[in-house]
This record gives sequence, C-alpha cells and structure tokens, in this order.
Amino acid sequence: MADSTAASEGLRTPYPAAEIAAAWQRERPGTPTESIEVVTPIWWLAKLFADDRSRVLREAGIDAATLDLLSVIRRSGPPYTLSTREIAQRTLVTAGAISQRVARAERDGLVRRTPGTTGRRTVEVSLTTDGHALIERSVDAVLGREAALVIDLTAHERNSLIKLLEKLMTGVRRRTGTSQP
Amino acid sequence: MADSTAASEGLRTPYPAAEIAAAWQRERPGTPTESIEVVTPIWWLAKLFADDRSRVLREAGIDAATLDLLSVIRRSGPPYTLSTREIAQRTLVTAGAISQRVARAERDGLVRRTPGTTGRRTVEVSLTTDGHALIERSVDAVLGREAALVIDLTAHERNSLIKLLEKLMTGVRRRTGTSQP
DNA sequence: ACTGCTACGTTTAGACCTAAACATATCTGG
DNA sequence: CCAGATATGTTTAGGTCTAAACGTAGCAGT
Repeated sequence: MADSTAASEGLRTPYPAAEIAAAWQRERPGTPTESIEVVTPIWWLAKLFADDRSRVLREAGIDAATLDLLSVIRRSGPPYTLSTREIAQRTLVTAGAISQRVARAERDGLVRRTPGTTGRRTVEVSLTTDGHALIERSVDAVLGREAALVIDLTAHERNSLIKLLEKLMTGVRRRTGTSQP
Repeated sequence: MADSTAASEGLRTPYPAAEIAAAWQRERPGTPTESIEVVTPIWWLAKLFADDRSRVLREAGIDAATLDLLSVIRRSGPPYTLSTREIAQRTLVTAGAISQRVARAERDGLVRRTPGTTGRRTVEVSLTTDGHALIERSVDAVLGREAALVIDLTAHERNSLIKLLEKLMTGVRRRTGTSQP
C-alpha cells in the first residue's frame, strides 16, 4: 500500500509524516512511531504559520516578538498596562526574553516602563500612542490572513479539530508538568 | 456563556485560545478571530513538544538540531549517506543552517563529509560509527517519550486528528506556496 | 529593627537560525 | 571551446531565544 503510485518524480507532497514513520519501521522494526503522524504535522503547521506571519509582519514594519508583546497588552484593555510578570505568564517565553522584548520596544518608542505602584517591586509596561497605533494597524492584517489560511476546513471540521487539539494539549500539559519549565 | 464559572482564582487552564479570541472581540468587536482557536493551540503544542524533546535530549547528550540531522540520514537506510541538498529538502531549515549543523556534527565526530562522486558538485554526508551509535541510542528514547505524551487520545480520535491536520496542512501549503520561502 | 527568604526583573554568555553575499563547479548553446 | 546561466555549498552579519548568574526590593519571624 506504500508502493502504489511510486514517486516517479520530485515530491508533490514533500515527505509526509506517514512516510517518516514507515521509513523508521523499515529500518528499525519496532521503533515506537505512533506519535509521528500527530507530532510532525503540528510542528510543520506551526512553522508554516510562523513563516507566513513573519512575511505579513515584515510588510507592516513589525516583527512577531513585538506583535506578541503589544497584542497581549492591547488585549488586556484599558489602561493598556501589564507588569512584566503578567506578560511572561501570558506568553510562552522566558522572563529574560520578555525583558529584552520590552527593551527593544521601548527603544522604538512603542511602550513605556514605569515603576509599579502596587506593592511588590514590579515594573508596569504600557502602550505609547505609537505602540497603540501600530498594533491597531497590524492585528487585522495578521488575523485576517490567518483566517484565510484555515478557510478550507468546514465549520464542523474546525470544531472537531479544536476539540481534539484541546484534549491533546490537556494531556500533554498534565504529563509534562503544566507550568513552563 | 463566557461568564459562567468566572475565574475566581489563578488560571487552571492558563489562557486558553478561546479567551484570547473573546478578549479581542471585547476590545475590538469585529476583529477576525476565527483562526485563533486553531492556530494558537498548534503553536503551543509545538512548543510543548519541542521543550519536552529538548529536555529528553539533554539527558542523552544530543541536541534537537543534531538529532534531526542524524535521523534523516539514518532513516534513509544504508549506506547512511545523503547529500547536503537532500538533507535540506527533507528538513524545514535553510541550506545555510544545514551547513552549520553538518559542520558542528563533523567537529563532534558524528558525520563525515566527502566530495560527491555522482555528477554535480555535491557533498555527501555520512554517519560515522559514533554518529550511528548515538542515533540508535536516542531515537527510541525520544519517540517513546512522545508516544507517551499522546496516549490520551483514543485510536479513533488520533485518526481523526491526523486526517484533519493533513487537510489543514494541504490547504495552508497551497495558499502559502508549497515550497519553503 | 535586624536577618534571612522569596519574588521579580535584568544582564550575560552561548547556541541556533535566517537572509544575503560569496565562491565554485557543471551544464548549455552558439 | 567559451560565456553565461544554473546548481550547490559555505560564510557572514544580525537577530532572538534560553539558561543561569545577578542584584535588589519587600516580607516574615523573632
């Protein structure tokens, strides 16, 4: 069943995950390949989305890391201010990376850092007028483009996929220890 | 339907994608958020898998980039040799990155570079004894761990997910231009 | 009020990647 | 046979991230 339609030429569907699993079974029978057809497409899709987003953002004059930072602040609503720690929790990167992102964005005049008034030794990061304008300008472009990329799924398929991803994520989280390492 | 079970405390399920979409709708009604619940979980899962894999590999004394390189050569079968170009095609990184990966692996004695005998100005990369031993030692650990991470899905759910991811990837590929930019 | 503990943010060193410039080697068509 | 086009790999410059070391700011207990 793998030999029909032998690849007479290049790779129309370049190296689908099933072929990787089959190759391992051929080379090392018994290799635990059950996960490959789930994990590999997820990685590839993540990269396809990330690369496409980079392209869209380059045209808008902003990069993905900055979009992520400005988005999370914008989304939190007025007064468009979050502490460094809150930002780190809502994002999948380390505190050090947030520090650097904020430093770059501040250098570019997109956010402002102010000593936190509330208790702890926090630092509040808030949007400047420029930062607010930039995120307003970018978010529709990025999300609109991504909506177009997933349009091939029917509403039903989309819902099934969302539910399955949710269940998978719950399991993975539980087994890896839910907090970021 | 979003307000029931208000988050009285921290974030048991930290910032699920649905909340992000809801936040955008609250802040900017009309924002095209249809893709968020699909794209965001895919990114998060990719990162969860990548981080977990890094952890497993650190214990095995190898990094993800090297695993990727040795795997693709090992999987190709005897004589465990591929040209730089073939490796780049089977991997999602640029030719420059492959060049650097091969240089590092060669420095560590895991692969060997030889001028290609067949026609073009190719460079053949082949596994050394050490490289072969290292990949044999690592692959079961990595794939076994990943199989354990996806075990919560039933066979039926797993198949549905695979099919949906395949369909999504096909569409995204077509709309972004199938070859890597 | 001291002393030690914990929370929080920043800095630094190192790894890896991409994009673009290079450097060659191989073909192609007069 | 030669000139340009094409295919391959490598190098370089710049950017971002992580992990770990730091440096302090509040807090708790006595």
